[in-house]
Amino acid sequence: MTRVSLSRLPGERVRAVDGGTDREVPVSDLPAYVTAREAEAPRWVWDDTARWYPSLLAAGVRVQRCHDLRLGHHLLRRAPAVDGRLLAGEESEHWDRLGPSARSDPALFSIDDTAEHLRADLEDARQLAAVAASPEATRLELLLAAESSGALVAAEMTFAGVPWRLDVHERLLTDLLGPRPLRGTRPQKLQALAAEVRGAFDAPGLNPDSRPELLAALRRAGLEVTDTRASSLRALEHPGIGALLRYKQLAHLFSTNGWAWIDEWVSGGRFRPSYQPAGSSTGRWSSNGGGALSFPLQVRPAAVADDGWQFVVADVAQLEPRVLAGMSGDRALARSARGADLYQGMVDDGAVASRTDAKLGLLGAMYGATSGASGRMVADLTRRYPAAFGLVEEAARAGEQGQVVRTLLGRGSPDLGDAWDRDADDPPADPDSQARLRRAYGRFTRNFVVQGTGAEWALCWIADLRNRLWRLGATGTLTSRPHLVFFLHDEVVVHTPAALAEAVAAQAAEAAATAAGLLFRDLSIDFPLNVSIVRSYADAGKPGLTAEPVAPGASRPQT
DNA sequence: TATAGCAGCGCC
DNA sequence: AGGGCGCTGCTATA
Repeated sequence: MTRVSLSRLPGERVRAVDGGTDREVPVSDLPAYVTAREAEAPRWVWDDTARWYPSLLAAGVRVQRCHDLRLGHHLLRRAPAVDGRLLAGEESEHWDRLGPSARSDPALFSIDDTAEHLRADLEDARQLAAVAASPEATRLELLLAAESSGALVAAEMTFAGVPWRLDVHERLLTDLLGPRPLRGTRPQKLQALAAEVRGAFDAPGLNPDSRPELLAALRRAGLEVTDTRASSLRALEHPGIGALLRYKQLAHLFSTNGWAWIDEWVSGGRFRPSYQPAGSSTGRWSSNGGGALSFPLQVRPAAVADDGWQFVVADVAQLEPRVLAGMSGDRALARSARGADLYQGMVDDGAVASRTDAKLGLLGAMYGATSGASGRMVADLTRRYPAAFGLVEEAARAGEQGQVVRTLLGRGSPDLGDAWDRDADDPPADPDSQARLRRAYGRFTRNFVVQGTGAEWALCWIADLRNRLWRLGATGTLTSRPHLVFFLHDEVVVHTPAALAEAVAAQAAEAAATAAGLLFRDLSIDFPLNVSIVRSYADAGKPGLTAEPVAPGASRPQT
């Protein structure tokens, strides 16, 4: 497969290094150039997918595969199995400093002029050499390919957007809050609740949004509270608490996903959040706009497929415990993982008395719980699943000793020094706080290996699904075929013509099996999906709606 | 007046 | 003393 590297040159020109030929093309020729080459399926190599791909998508071009040098550099720099010296060279310090390009302003990508016109071909050669020299070359190649595919998916999802019914969202807001208020004022129903709270606590001037004021009012009413969290308030006995809790819930809806959110993030009937692949240190994506990481249940009814289309919503049941079983090669846990419910599998295997205990113990092991019911379950289960629990325990010990850990495919954790830089201005002096930090870092590395490998599984899943979806639609542009519109850690939403919904659901399951094979080979870990075929995202996961396989044609849109 | 930090909430 | 995120408003600080 050929590699074509693209670099921006000063002015409206692009350097394309193509099988050894170095040529300049005008930016305006780029979509045509990319399309012409796509038939030969090269890998497009560029500094940042988010910088190049949106305009190509707008021009109707779908890129089949790419290598994202920014993501690659970041990854290889921290990969324990890579010799960092091989990444050094001309302009390499600029690649070290490169951050993600901004969602709305690609100009922010640059740190300075040099960074804006980095030579992609030079960096590409270094990365190829660094990988080739690594004893983990095969796994790193898979990881880099998955990471870059993820970047393509992210750009495509932002381009496509989640179908969004403004009327549904606004009706929902009006029903709960009243008509849209003037800027800077509370909506009617929120205002009324605030008045009710003031009355109940006999605090005429109270602003319920102010923590100190609210705490003072609660204390005056004889309630012993130290914070104003809903979970703390729920335990209190007072006639005003109900109104206060309702106020808090609606105030959150108003400020987080109210009219201002619509103005900012919904356009042309689509919600377009922006994604940042590998935005978190574990390799999970983050989001720097639109709040894609917390797509609240309250507003999901507004996500409605187009007429004649449906959503296929698929999520993995207990992704991380399954990943832990796979990466540790724990045969007992792998056996419990056969079937749709891993926790129930643990009960059926006689490892634990109840599903709740199974969950407590497993999550406790992955998060580093040391006390309470969770901590006790960890101790019990360690005897039953020594390989799995040993793996996270070892990762925790490594972290406590200041060592770097890695995911299955070779992503390295940030080192303890970075963690200190992040958390404290001064290097911790006294032994106590140093020990505390080391334990905190140990909990982080413990979770890193599982969460990070889970992220790798998910990347392989969506990368393969992306290709399958493209093949499923015989013709047409990206958004006239089945296409991904949302991804969050272990869940995807595909927008598809209704007639293809069943096929999409099958492809999602096939892609999950492919991902499992790529990461865990012959260990054959099950990754069962919960799949819903729905018109509205809010209906996903509800039993009964899609429990029975739907005959093709039976799943036509309802109104 | 602008900004950083925190609390609280949402998601996995 | 359970991991990872982002967003909002309030609060303190300069």
